[in-house]
Amino acid sequence: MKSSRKTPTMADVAREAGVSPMTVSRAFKSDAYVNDETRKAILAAAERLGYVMDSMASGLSSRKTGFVAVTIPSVNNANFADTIRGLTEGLQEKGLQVLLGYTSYNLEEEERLVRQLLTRRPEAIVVTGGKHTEKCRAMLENAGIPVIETWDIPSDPIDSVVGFSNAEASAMIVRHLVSTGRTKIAFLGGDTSRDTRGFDRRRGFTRTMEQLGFDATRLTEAGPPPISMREGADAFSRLMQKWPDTEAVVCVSDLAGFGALTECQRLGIDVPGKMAIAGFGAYEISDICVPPITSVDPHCYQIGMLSAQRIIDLLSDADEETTTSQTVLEPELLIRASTVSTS
Amino acid sequence: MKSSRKTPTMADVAREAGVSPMTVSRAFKSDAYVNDETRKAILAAAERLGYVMDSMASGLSSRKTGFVAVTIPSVNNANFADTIRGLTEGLQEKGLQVLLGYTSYNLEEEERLVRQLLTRRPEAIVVTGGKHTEKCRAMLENAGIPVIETWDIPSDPIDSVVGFSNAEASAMIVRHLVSTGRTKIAFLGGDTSRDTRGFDRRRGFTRTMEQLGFDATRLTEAGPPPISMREGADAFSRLMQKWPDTEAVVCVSDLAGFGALTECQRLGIDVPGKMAIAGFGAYEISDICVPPITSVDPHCYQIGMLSAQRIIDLLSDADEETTTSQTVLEPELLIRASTVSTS
DNA sequence: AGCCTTGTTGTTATCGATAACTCTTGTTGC
DNA sequence: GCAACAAGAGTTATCGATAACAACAAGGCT
Repeated sequence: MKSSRKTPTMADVAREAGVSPMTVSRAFKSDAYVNDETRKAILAAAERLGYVMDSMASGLSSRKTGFVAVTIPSVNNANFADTIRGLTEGLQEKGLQVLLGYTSYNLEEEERLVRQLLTRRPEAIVVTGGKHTEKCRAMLENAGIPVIETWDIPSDPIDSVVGFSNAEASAMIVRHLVSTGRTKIAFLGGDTSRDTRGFDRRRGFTRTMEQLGFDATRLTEAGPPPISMREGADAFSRLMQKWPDTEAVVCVSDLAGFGALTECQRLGIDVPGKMAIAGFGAYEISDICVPPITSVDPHCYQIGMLSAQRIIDLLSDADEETTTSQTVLEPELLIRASTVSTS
Repeated sequence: MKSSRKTPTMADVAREAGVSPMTVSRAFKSDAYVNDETRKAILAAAERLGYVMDSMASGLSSRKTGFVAVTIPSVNNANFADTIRGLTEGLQEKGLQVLLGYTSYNLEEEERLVRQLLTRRPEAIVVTGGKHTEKCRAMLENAGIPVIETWDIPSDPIDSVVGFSNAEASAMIVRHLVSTGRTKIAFLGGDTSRDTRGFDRRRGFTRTMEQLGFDATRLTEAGPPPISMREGADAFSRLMQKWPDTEAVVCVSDLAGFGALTECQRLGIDVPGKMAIAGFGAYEISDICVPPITSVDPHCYQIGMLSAQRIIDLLSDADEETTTSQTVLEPELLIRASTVSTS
């Protein structure tokens, strides 16, 4: 904050370079007609003055802010962080910048956040999940920009979707566990409807268990999201008190799964001998812990990348008839030593 | 993207409510003189039209964008995520919004990012670390806004600082390990100068070891940041091959520390009996793994909160003479079972 | 020669909101 | 009874950039 003199404007650069402001404006966009030497002189003048473009003014005039708004439930989550990375990198080449906000797994907070983000006039908006408050949904529908719902497959999508079936992810795990001969299987987490994705995973669990004719009532709550490792461990402890003969546990995330694993270590329960543990999210921890935990990889980075791609497509042929599209990713089951013996 | 009609403006709301645009503008800021009934009518009109304010235009006119730019090395890091949470929450009440970007631990990337962020005319900027390219530093100095450097204590700060001594964090750990009778202590990670904070931790290690008269040469590289659990495990493995009699290892982060712990489990090395492990960052994993890992808590959330506070102070009395201030936090040593026997 | 095209630059109006000012009307204080 | 002031609303100019159009030179084509 040392220099308190006013920030130079394009007009200042124009004066310094002896051209009109419009020419300066052109010099800063690579595609426009500007003589090479003129451009060089202008960029030199800008450099001398320490000029930095004002994207806000530019956006107002051109009606293109260069923002893509993104909401995620939590910043402190490696899965969502990967999606953000995919988005940021996918949008970079088009000069689009991610404007991020988090909802703390709260739909009211999402509504507030979406309103705030829309005041920035983003060119597109990416939201996590397919469930929103009524007002929030209305705002998204009327925003007049591409809307992408991710990490889910909403039954009644607003616009485009880049997601996967959380229920199917659970189903894959259940079928795998059953194939290893286990039938007394419990589910840990995903109890509240705040984390709709966790809730879907739980529903996928009960549905699949019922379809296969097994007891689908071993459900343990672990508190509101985000569910920490500690909460996973505590929930597992309660689970074992209530149903001591449980043979396997499907956890709403790898973090809860790892918590369960540590509890097994403390209780002296052999994994996978006495207890199989499966998680979700393909977090690094699930791959490196001892034993590594069977998990499902939802391809978080891909979700971001594909969303970015979709946005770029939608923005480029904005005139053409836009058919709302669904991109459905296939989660990948990663079978690891926590559910199969490594002998 | 269903409705393609133009987004309503303040003038539309004014027409709908039968007042002038200026009155609408006033109605949206709580402090201005507007008759209660007029305001109610205006807000109702806005609601009817689905009007959402254009912050970009507002910012251009009032010269207050409501943005605070923030750069962090990586989004996928619980420590920085906590700092972001602290910032976001601290700034919320003043209506300031965090505009986030990540540098991938790369100073050139930081320069590019800072330039991009400054085009959004933030009212303040928070950067992680005290090392920047020359151009980046110049941009920050000339931006004419408060600059806060965090997570570090630069020798030549640009403006304000909210940080802690990474070197001292290592020193605390070394002194603790020595107090438990160990002297053959190694350091894992922090090798490149890309992660300057990790590098500082390593320097703090060597300096303290030398001061105490012990061998400070057991340094193992773990590749460029961010260092994963896997890389921590691999580095630990190499470490044990090179110096098999090592009694303790100080890791650049808890993630690397946990990697080392898993390697001990695989190799059958008893922790803390044969090997003590210490990390950094107070990540949840260090608290819940078996045994829990001794760590240092840098109070990430506090860093964000205090930075937000500092920004609010600087923005409120912008006229007054601003003395550049340093806020130095005291990292907290968390002694856990990975370095002390729990008998 | 006259016309069209391409390259290069300038002029004017405008994006959507707000600062600063003006203008009323009603109220308070002495 | 009148200055002084607060409340409430309107008018005008402006923030910093760009779209759209205009202007003009140089060169190619018919």
